[in-house]
Amino acid sequence: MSPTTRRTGRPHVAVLSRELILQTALRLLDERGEHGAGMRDIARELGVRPSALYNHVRGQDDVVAGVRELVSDRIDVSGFGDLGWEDAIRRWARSYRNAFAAHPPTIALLAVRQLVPKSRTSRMYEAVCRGLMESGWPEQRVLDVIVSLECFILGAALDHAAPDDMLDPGTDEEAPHFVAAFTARAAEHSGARPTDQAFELGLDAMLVGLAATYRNLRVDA
Amino acid sequence: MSPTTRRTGRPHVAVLSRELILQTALRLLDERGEHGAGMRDIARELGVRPSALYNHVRGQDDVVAGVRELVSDRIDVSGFGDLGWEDAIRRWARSYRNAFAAHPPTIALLAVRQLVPKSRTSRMYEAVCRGLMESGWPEQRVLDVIVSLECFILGAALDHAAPDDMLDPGTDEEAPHFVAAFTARAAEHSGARPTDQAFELGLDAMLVGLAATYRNLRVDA
DNA sequence: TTCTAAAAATGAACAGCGTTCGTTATTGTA
DNA sequence: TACAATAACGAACGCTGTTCATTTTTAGAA
Repeated sequence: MSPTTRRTGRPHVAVLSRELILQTALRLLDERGEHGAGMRDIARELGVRPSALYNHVRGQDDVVAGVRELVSDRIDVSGFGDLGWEDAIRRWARSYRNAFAAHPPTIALLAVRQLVPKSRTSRMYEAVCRGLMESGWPEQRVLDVIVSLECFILGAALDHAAPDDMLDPGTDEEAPHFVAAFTARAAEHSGARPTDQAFELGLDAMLVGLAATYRNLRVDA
Repeated sequence: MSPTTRRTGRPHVAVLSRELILQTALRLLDERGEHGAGMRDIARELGVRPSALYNHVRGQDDVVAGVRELVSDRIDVSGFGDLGWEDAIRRWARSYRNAFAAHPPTIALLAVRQLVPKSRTSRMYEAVCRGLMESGWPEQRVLDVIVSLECFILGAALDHAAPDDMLDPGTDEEAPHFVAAFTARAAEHSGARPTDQAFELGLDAMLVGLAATYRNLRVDA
């Protein structure tokens, strides 16, 4: 940003705000990758000294938590209500993966961090829970379904962030089947990235499996 | 370790080795969590100055990669060959999740890090590829199946590392379905941790779905 | 209108990190 | 018996997140 030389003391117009800091952090994360959004980076980008940030934010952990909320906001839950639960989940899962795949550093954080009550994230869960329950899923099972899907989605977001050739076995004569599988997949040139193909395969599998579980539960009841 | 005061210069008996450093790093990771295994921590634990480590290890990235190999070593691929592919995958997936769930900080690393050819990790993939191909899975599909399972497994490992009450919505009158689902699950006291229940549910679903895909592929051929 | 507390910036400083480099003593080899 | 390689120490570098005192401006109360 502007390398303004600002006199010491409170400025006439505020240059910082919590929201501005969080959005800048997210943008830097996107532009420069995992290590591009340190406190000093954010400060420099905003034309401000690092210590000024601490008037609006508790520290780096707080910034990270805030960024997570920004990212969660892009998850699409509009399918619940409009579509059947399977298609709604499909839409939700795809947008969920895309939202975090665009910001790899936040993935591992999200998965372990305590949920903030009444947050936007909490509202996302409400929409999904409601959709599943209104489709006939029993209360006790809903969270297990959501969590297991989230496991897959977050794992897929991590995979999406990895380079395409990550699993390249090279020329390893001790791993012939692995090499064969890798070259066979590479030869397919199906247009889609391998990570996208794996995601769709897994998502389909989970939905087929969950639909079977769903039918069994309905029969019992 | 021992706070020995050692004279400068090469000691009579070597106190360090790459293997010792890696195992110490893994142990500290387990005992103290994510930030407990810095270079200075490892050095202090071994009664050595930080700079001494660099005679055996290229740097922290190298340590991390080495630790990952140690963890990968505990994945059980013995089912392939003995059992049908579904049960073999079930055993593999459970041990895979357990291995990394015990070392949460390595999970996000593993998922993004380039595979080291001819490593023990590479051998693990060979065993799984071979098992699936010998069960009749087509070459082009094998890696997609493995990757999609890995997504779920790593996500589940992250979830395993999270606290049980992570998703507690508190008392949020704007999220009634979410609250209901959470309390219903909590009231179940089924003995198993919620994360384990979600893992088994998701693993079953994936296997049911993959089995369906498998049958479709066999019919086409 | 004036006084005072809160807010929002600077800038210096601190502790911690991974890492590099020069030094020193020991080892293994030609 | 020389001599390079090895493996330790210890000082230093640049980086990080963070704290604190200081300065200025704003907002609200008397």
